[in-house]
Amino acid sequence: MAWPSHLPPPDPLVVKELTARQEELREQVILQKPDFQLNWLAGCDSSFIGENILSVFVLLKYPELELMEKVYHYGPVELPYIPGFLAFREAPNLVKAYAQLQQKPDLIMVDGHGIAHPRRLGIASQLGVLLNKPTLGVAKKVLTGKYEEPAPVKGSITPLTHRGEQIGNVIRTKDKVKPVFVSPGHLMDLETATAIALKTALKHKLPEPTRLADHYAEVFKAEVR
DNA sequence: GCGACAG
DNA sequence: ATCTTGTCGC
Repeated sequence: MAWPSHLPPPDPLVVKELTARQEELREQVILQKPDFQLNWLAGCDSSFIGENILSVFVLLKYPELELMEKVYHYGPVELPYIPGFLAFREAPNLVKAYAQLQQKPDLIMVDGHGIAHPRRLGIASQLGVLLNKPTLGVAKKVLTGKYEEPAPVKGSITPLTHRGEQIGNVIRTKDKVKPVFVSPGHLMDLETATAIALKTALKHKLPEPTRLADHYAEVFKAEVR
């Protein structure tokens, strides 16, 4: 994968190492209908302040979607952003924030793709393997694949395909608002991921877990300054 | 060969 | 992600 001209060229040696690590992790990904009883649903998000990264986790009761916990971890970031390798930059710190949750969730909604990735290991899948926890990804922009624009009415769905296989769904979570891209991360299947993303999308484009994690990232950001 | 590229 | 102004609509 080449890289966008507006980004600094990554070290070929680093990319080689990360690609190898990605392959190891990808082999551990399990895509199947989860057997859990969904009672606790988490959302997470990352934001940056100079050389530091703020990683946030929110815990919601399901299906009420009532906010129960909000935690964060703040520390230095190790790697630059490289398209296709987002998880190596954000996952380590998300794991540290996750450790602070008193009640561990049954499922985690991640801001980014699951298997809708060039090598089928987006940040949602990688984080799921690292935590051995079911995950699904909800991204605002496509990374890989082709799709038809879903109808402008909330609930419309269109498949996201890549190399002959369906890797996710493009779903309209709000009338006349740009759709989001949903894909299973780990210990999850596309049908369930899609249903949960739609069911937790209330009055906004982003489903509640992701939207609240996003919101508290801003709140905590003001706190750490 | 020319673009495109999660956060 | 972050930097940024005004503007449109519920």
